[in-house]
Amino acid sequence: MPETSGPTMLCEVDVIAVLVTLGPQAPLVFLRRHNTLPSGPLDAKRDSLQRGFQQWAEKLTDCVSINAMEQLYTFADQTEEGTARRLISISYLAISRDLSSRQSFLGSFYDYFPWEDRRTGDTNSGLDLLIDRLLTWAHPYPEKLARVRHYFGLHESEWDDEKALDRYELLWEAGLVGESAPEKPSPFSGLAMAHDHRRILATALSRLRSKVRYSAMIFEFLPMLFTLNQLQHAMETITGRPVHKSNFRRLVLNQKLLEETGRFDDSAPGRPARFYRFCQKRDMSCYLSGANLPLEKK
Amino acid sequence: MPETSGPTMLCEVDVIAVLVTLGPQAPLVFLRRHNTLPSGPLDAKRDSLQRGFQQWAEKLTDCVSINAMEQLYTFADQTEEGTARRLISISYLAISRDLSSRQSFLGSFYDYFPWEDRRTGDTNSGLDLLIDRLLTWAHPYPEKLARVRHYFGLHESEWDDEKALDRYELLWEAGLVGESAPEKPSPFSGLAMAHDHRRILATALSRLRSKVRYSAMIFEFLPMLFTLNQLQHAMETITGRPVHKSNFRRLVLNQKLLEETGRFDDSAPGRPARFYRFCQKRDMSCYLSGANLPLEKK
DNA sequence: TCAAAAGTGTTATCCTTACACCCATGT
DNA sequence: ACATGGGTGTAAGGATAACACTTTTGA
Repeated sequence: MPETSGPTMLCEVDVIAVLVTLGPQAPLVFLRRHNTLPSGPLDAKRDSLQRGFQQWAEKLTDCVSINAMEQLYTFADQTEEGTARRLISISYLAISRDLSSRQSFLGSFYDYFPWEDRRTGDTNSGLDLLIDRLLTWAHPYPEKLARVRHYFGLHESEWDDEKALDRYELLWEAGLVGESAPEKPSPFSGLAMAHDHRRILATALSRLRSKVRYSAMIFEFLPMLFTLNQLQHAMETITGRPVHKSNFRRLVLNQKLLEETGRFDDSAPGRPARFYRFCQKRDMSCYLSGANLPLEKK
Repeated sequence: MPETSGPTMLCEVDVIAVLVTLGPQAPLVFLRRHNTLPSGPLDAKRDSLQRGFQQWAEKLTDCVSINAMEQLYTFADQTEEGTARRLISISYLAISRDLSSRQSFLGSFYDYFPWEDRRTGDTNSGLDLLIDRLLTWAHPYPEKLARVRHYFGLHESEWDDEKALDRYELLWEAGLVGESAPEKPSPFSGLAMAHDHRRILATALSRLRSKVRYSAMIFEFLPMLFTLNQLQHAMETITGRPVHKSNFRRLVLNQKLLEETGRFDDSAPGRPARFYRFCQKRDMSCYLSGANLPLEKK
């Protein structure tokens, strides 16, 4: 590979889309068919990768508009043996407000990662069983045991919702998800996906949870006008954690990222809630919660 | 691009390396030739991208060991007109402790981004001139003006060292770097690089500055035994900012990430400093400074 | 004994947390 | 009137920032 023009390697290049919208109970992902993310060959246009992806994704969803997108990760498929060529896959994350009409193509993130939903404080027998199996698997190896404890928030460790990818990889390694152990389907280990699509989905979830904290990404999921509780509910749905109401209010309002509209939400029972609008501050510092989303113990 | 096997697109795939080590005054990057990052075609082995990159990078540097690496970004070159094929480039960031022997191939980050070094509080006439030109360029457009103020820490905004990529892109847009305005070289706008390599280098700098804060990446730059001031100096070199000594000490020691060795550093003048060793905590939570690197005003 | 660099404390202040309580609306 | 959800206030505890100060070495 030095400066001499080496043997040029030709690759097939795919784009894989993780198209996300917000459902009432969970973030939802657009699926090509059951348990398969949409993918397609890179098109030959001279556009940038980003613009090419956007056009492709909008065609895919019948011109539903994409509100935000970013590159996730690029990887090389290992499966194709015998061929001289490799398959390169570039994955993208995209957010849309308006996918909700075509329910037939939408899957819930928490059907694929049930352990990632920690909004209810119920003693969740499924999660307990899963952790038991993990501990049994890790027991002989101190290093593995430390990872299980760290990533699943046992003992001294805190549950960190942003570590969704690490948890999936740990479960994969332990043979507790369908992709790594197709013969013994566990309860509570979630739906399996084609190829390594569930790993890509876990990457997307980690990225989402990280970005809603230190950027204004959460507003891409919300309508133009929203109440503080809609905002809180969106954060809870993405992060999978309960949020402390009054402390969250203060945190958000102190950032002066929201603008009061004169309007109120009459649709819900109880006292009507103010509608707010997101306003990019002049200096563009839009940390919604920084590192400190005020959690609610449940 | 639907399920019907569309026209398969073949691409040339390159790997581009940002190989970083710590120099006495600045982070240094390994260069193929003057102002050009090393790159080469993806090799055909069945390895993962990551392992393939590592092997290639180690060969490139005569088997210097890579301490850490991660994927940066994948992009499509726009320049090749007329060809039916596209060139895809996958960039990787890698860190090595031991590049320092081959100085002939090393370039200083701050030669390419002089405005990113804010360690001295000197009234830096070069920076002032650059900001003046930016403001002149942005003046007619409120939105551009807001971005300049935000990313360069003017008025109410704070300088955020992690936003190195945004600053480079702003300067590029304003025609104040050699790549976007080759005819009028400005002082203090840094050395230009081939292709879009300086953008890739800016991506690497932003990533480095972000990761040294919330992960243990900084230790990849340091020898096994180091003093607290070496650690502080490494942080200052990467982030380009002065750090408050005593508050930094306390912050680091409170995390219990360091282990005292009995040894002392006799080489420097003054009172000898304790040598410490990095010890991964059992629960692996290794936030060195989180969001709060204690800065020193200068 | 002085310079140089390591290392320690101490305070004021801000931010987060937890908890309690009041307000406005439909039925 | 009361259930329901919206909305406000406040005091305790903890973390940070700024500053002053002491200790240990070599020259």
